[in-house]
Amino acid sequence: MNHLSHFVHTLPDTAPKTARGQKTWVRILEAAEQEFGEKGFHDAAITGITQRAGVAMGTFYVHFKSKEEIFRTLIVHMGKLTRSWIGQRVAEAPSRLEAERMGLQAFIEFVRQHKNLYRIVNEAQFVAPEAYRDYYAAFSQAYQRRLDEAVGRGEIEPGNNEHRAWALIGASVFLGQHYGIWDDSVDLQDVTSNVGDLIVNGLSRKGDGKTDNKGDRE
Amino acid sequence: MNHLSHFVHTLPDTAPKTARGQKTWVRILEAAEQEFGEKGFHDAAITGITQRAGVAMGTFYVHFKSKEEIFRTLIVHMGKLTRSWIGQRVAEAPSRLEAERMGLQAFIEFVRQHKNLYRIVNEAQFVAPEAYRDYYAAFSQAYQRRLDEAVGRGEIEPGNNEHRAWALIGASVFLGQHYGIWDDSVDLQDVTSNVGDLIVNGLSRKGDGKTDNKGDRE
DNA sequence: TTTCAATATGACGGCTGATTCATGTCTTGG
DNA sequence: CCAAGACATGAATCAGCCGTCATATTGAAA
Repeated sequence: MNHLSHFVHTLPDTAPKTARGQKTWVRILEAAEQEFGEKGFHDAAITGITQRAGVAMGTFYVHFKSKEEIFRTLIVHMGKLTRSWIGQRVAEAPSRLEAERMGLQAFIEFVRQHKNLYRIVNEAQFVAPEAYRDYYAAFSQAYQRRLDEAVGRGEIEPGNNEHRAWALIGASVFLGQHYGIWDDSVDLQDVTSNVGDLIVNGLSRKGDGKTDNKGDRE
Repeated sequence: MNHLSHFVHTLPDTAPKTARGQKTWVRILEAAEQEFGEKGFHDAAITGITQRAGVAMGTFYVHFKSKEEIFRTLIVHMGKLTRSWIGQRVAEAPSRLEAERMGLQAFIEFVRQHKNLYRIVNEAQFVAPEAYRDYYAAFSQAYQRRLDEAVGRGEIEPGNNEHRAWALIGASVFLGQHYGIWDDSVDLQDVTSNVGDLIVNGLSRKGDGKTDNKGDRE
């Protein structure tokens, strides 16, 4: 909720000029996050947003051109917020492999604390496809860069890090959906240590040293 | 497109009684897939569906109770279709590990051939959440069962297969989104062999035999 | 051939909700 | 203090489209 006070740092070029205007701008955006998060884009009403914000209908259009515009603004902001949260947590990791586990954990925790945000981002796929792609493209690029660096340091096996990044992001998103939104009672440590192991070691049996996937017996 | 003739096998209890009625039922469903796929649920119009189907407005309501009902019908059908497609392809796999690669490949191919379906299923998250959860729950259960069996046969390392299943499904879905919908020019073999290797062997360097993720140097 | 349940029709009622606009009230620089 | 721009107001406008209904047609069983 009050993470949205971060909006203060995201004031666009079209930002309100006066302190009064800025305060209203932020309050409308906060209200929009709740409204969109609870009802979804289509069921959300401008009047719902303005009522939550305690302003009149018309005030909305003083600050935003349309329902879609405020939605896009929200997406951009949330991308920044999520990446900075995870980046901070992952920065403490001793190695890339450990970072995988910590990043996953940080992500699901974040989802649990920002269910509205999560829903809004997902819905962007249909409401604002450009914003949605940009959102994940930013994640993917950051992820790839980290993987590249880890390969450079010899921490992980070389491989196509773009493909890897999308696969790992997808895994995180679905785990976030399942264990963050649908069932937030599950112990996170449990999930992340299991999946962390999957990411680090894969499914294959330890000890038969097999790396190729060709020609099994039978 | 003509995969929808499979609808014939999905006739519900409320199905039309006569051959004429069934034919109409199927045509409306086919039309709905196109309309929803192209415009999304909210921008899709009943008149759009009936025009594509070549029937009058009212005919729609002879066969379906509402816009949402036909949408849910579509989701259920598509779940069956997808699982059967992948199941068939995966059945030919010599081992669970190879099945992972083949399953991923089959899935992305399927997505490329059914972009409408893909969009509709994703949108179900907001239009028909129950149907959406059921859709993925069915996948997850099937996936878990296969992993359990593979563990039983000693093909893969034991671990929490529920967590694994969600992670792997998420990876597939995102790879499908990226390499199936957004960029379908990429060579699939390339993607699936890379990601297949990630799933089977993980990120860790081969040869340092490390299995734990505790206490690295530095 | 007769009958009637199943199926088809499409104009219309009704509601919702985004956006506009004409009119006020602040706030600030000079 | 006083413009003049910035900001706020909310009733009115306007458009879209879901779902209903009274009526017509079909076709298969009797």
